[in-house]
Amino acid sequence: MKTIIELLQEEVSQAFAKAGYEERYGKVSLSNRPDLCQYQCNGALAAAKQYHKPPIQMANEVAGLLQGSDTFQEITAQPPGFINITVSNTFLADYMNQMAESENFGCGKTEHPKTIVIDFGGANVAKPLHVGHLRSAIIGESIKRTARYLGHKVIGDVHLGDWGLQIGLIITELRHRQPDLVYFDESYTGEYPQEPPFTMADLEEIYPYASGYSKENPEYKEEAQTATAQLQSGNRGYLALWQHIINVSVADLRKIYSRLNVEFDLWKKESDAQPYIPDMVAYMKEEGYAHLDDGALVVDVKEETDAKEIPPCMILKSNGATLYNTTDLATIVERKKLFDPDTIIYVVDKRQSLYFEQIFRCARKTKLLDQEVELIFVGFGTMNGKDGKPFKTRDGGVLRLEHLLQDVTEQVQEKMADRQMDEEAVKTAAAQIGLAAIKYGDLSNQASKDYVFDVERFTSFEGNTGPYILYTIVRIKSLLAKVKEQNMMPAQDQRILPGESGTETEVMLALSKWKETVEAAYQEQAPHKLCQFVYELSDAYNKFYHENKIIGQEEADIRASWIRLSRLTGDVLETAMDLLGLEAPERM
RNA sequence: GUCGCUAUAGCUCAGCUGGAUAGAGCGACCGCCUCCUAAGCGGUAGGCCGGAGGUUCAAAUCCUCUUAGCGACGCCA
Repeated sequence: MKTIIELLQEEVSQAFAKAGYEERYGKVSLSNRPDLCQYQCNGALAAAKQYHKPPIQMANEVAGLLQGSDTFQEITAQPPGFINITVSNTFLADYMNQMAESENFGCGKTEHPKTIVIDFGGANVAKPLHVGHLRSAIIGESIKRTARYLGHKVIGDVHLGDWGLQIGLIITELRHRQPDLVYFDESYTGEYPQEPPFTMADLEEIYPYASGYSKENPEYKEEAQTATAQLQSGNRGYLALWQHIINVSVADLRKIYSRLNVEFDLWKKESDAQPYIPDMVAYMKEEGYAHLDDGALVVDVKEETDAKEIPPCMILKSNGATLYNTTDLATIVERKKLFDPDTIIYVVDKRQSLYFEQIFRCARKTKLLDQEVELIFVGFGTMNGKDGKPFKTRDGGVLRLEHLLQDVTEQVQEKMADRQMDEEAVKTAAAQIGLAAIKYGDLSNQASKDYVFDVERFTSFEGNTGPYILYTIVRIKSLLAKVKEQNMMPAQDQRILPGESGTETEVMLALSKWKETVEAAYQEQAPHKLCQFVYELSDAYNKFYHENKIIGQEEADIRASWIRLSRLTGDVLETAMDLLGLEAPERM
């Protein structure tokens, strides 16, 4: 199904052609003067130079040719050469009916499904998720859902950090605390215990302690580095501990991600890419891509057109050890082998943009991937506190996601105290509303920009917030429930009738933007466009709702049409929220 | 030092593939519940789009310079 803009553009372009001008001047866009019209075409202004004619004259010719078309309620030329378009109510209602009947509300599915691996979440084992992990998880989740909605084959991978120094630090600290553990007995050859020697709570305490201590004690740090190296070269006891750390952490991570409505298809880890490293490195050497520089193995990735100096991509450290780069490149090899993706999307802090530029160039240069494979870096900005500095708790620590969720949920629950709902329903609703407050507050900002995370504001539930959208959905649900109760539910094939009022038209116009919104949100990896859509639609619907008594409408045809429109609005809103990773409660 | 990002109402943000009077929300002020959820709706006030040049019939949007903030810049991830 085409968008309204596309439909209008076809007609206007034909008129341009008929008048003897190039079709391309018939480009139609949303009006930026909604008080004058809904859509506009500025082509005559642009064409003036080519045809040496006053733009208003051309605009008049084109508008003149389109008089009488059923599409328009009004199409007029305005000085200096704008063509102002208002579509007819019949055309709009017709479009609504088509939307209601079409797959994905007219958005459809792509004709060229791609296989897309999306790498997001950014979690490390042994470290609890904190607010710094929020953005990657929820932005990635939304991109994943949007791509899937459009018919792409999408594989979401959490790609856990499980192979770095943090494991060495934990092992070292454990060794200090419990040297008698069997894992540290080099002569031990039996099976290691099934039960981990620590809980998640232990790990949460051990890691920050060890990390801090290592910064002050070089010897301790060296010990941890050695432990890391030993783990990576296959120390049995350390491997067993490492496995315990993963098991304990993953169980915990799954719990919190699921509370965030974030789902991964794959729980791959950095360590999974390790087997691919030796061959990859050998290949890069053999093919002459890699060379030694200052003792380290590097691949040059600078290009002649570069304005800036791009440092080479390091493959091995001067001591021969692998590093982050090695793992990321090997992960590309792994992903190619397992999924042969058309696109790989990384949802990562924007501060890593240069790093990923190096990785992408290196992967291309060394032909780890075919040239057509798209590598996309979605860099997100920092979540700041109200002081404009990176978000911290009052005492300067990091806020754990778990605690954030709990705090916000409790705040919501308090606000719901006067609702006449049973306790269980309040609890469920509060969790959903709280999550919406947090996620929507984040997603409604452009991903690439820093933003101010203000719990007060997000939970105030007024204006452009998640709860406002949920409230609109709940209103519609509640309305439809009442409709059903009174046996007023119109037949499935009930048509939406041409609108009578301005607010009704506004709802329809808002709805009609669905297809282009979803496509833009996917193309540009821009969930905030979905937020904007959902807000405009909610706003329009609430005005319509306020102005009209739907159930009280006496003319059955009109009532049925309004109910149908309400249902379409509710369905589209719920779908859009689902693409943002959010759900509405039944009541709130 | 080099490169990148950001700068729009008191606050938080849209708009940036150039178009007509720059939009929301919050906060402030004034209104609206015998009526499908008032977590709603209506209204008022609030802007030299960081600054200066340029390109264009037309610039918040494109180019150059400049100021301020943030960030990145081979053996961390």
